Amino acid sequence: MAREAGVSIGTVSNVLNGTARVTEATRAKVEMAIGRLGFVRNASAWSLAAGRSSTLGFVIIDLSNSYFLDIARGAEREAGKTGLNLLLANSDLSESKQRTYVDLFVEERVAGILIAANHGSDQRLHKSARGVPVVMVDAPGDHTDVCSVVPDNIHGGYLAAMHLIEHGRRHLLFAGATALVPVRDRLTGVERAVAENPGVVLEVEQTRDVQVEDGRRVGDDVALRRTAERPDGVIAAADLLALGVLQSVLLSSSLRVPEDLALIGYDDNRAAWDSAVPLSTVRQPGEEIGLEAVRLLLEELETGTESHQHRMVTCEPALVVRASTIGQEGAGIASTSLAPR
Amino acid sequence: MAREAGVSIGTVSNVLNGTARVTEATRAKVEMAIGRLGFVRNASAWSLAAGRSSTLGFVIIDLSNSYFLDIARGAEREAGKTGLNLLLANSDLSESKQRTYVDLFVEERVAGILIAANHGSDQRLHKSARGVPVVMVDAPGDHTDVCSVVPDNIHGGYLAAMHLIEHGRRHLLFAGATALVPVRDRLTGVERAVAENPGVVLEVEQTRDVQVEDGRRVGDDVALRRTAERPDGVIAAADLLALGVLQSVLLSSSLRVPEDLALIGYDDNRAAWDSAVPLSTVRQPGEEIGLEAVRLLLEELETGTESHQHRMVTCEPALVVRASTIGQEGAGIASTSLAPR
DNA sequence: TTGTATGCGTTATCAA
DNA sequence: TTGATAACGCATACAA
Repeated sequence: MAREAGVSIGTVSNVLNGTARVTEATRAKVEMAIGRLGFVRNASAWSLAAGRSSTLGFVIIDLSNSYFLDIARGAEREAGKTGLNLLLANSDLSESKQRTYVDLFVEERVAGILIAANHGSDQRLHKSARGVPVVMVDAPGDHTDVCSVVPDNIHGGYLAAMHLIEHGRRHLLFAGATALVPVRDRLTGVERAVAENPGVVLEVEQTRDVQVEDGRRVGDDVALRRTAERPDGVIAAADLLALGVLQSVLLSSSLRVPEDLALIGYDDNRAAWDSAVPLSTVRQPGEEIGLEAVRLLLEELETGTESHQHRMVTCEPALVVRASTIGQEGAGIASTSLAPR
Repeated sequence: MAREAGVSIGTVSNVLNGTARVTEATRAKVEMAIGRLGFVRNASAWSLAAGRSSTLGFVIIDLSNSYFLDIARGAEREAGKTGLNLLLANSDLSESKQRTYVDLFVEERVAGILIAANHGSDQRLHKSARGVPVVMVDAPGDHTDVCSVVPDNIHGGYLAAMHLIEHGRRHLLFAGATALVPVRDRLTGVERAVAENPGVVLEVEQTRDVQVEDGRRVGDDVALRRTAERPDGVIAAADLLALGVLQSVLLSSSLRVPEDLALIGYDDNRAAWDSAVPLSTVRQPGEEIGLEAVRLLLEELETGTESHQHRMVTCEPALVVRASTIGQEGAGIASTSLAPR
């Protein structure tokens, strides 16, 4: 390579990195040679010599959930600003795969690792990353030894409930699997909103999971009730759940959405965009979470892992108003004027 | 590291790779040191010295499409059998990102690269990969200078049409954007089935795209027709399209699915799993495509890129029968007894 | 401004 | 069975 250009190896390095000043003539010679040989820099050798890497790794628990893909997008964009690339690894809900991929990224000595892991058992995953900075994404719980970014599910639940209440709904039904931490948080927010509004009644219906089929059962239940006992507003803990409610209500009763029953979901999943009645929902701040995660990573990268003070960043969800809670007028993303907490 | 263990650097390498025979005592010493220091092998140095890598790269055009995620799963599983890891890069429909990530993987000197690219402009993307084996995935067209794996869309269309015909449908409507190559192929298969069955009439309705909203328009059209002019079987070029048809027909008419109108989609998208009436569809052989792609890659890896003979592998889709085409009886994956071509 | 030498962490070869 | 040493392709510091 240096031979082809007729210059020294150090000079080549200089034109490649713009380290020192190089004559226009020599630069041209080198660039000629690059084109002729189709030279591509060897990242392995580069990061070995330079002692740093230009890629970040993101271990994602479930890529089929568009929420995590949104996080990846946000992270990718923020990383790009610093010239960093983002590589993804899909752990597909498997803990062993999570370990494998974290290990892989550590072996590759990537600049930093993002982990979106199982809520249950991720507590020590980041410890595998000897020396490589890690940020846990969407990981509830106290983390004093690692940075993390989480969505504010409590405020999200609050937003959903307040929206229904402000539109005159007085009998709310919250449906969801409260065994799941995020669902529990959302319920907490709903309860807070209800507590702030005397006269509003809240009912909670447990579901097994938060899938479409669970929602259908909830919808069937609601559809069968007498008018007096029927809620006029349903908050589903997830969009898929809401989708099931909607299907069941629309097909097995003459109830109208939103006139007889306002319905709001959670997540702003792609799956919910195209429902028969467009679904109001609470949008997860996916891209923002990704962005903040990368920022934390860079922060730790600069200050050095040793003297770095770990912290948790919370991102706020936003209300998305569509047809399932109000009429045609004024659909769109609501102002986020309701401050969290 | 070698110092910590009190042995030589070469010995450490031997116990790590099991290259040469090592005394049980020295092995123990080394393993002690590994545990003590929390040693993790440096992949950069490894692939630099060994001249090969243990990871594959997959540049994916659109991770929000579950089809590509299926391909990734298949590829990951097959790669795992050989001890290779699969890293993902989401190019999000952007050609420049595709280039960026292909370049990145080449720089990293991964063992091989899988590319799922835009149908239009991917024709020379693999040329960027100087020396690194590439397999194009889901890339229609003639590729004499690169291996590729494609689904058999013609046969898929044929399967869908034959299914409706065998269940007594005589007036078929194919809806889709035939500007898209895969859609055109599916239509070709449908036409073939119709040609084989005298008495069956085929109508083609052009759509702008293959999204839910396009499907709604088709559904509205069908719902408004008089009985005599109405098709009794609809083949939608994609599941989202079918979803739109279903929504519109169910909500704006009294037509029953499948009694009055049989409906079949294409892709087996997640989005279609949970529709009000479960959607019959043609399942893309996603995992198989990923598997075959990795096999081609390994093949090229063994024979050497020079003497390698590039080829194209075709994977067969499968009919998935759900409630939208027949009654409750016999739902499930049909036998694939209908041979392609 | 350009060339030269050293080292990054590992494998692989050969000598001990 | 083990130790020493030369690559691998690059950055970097220093000499020319």
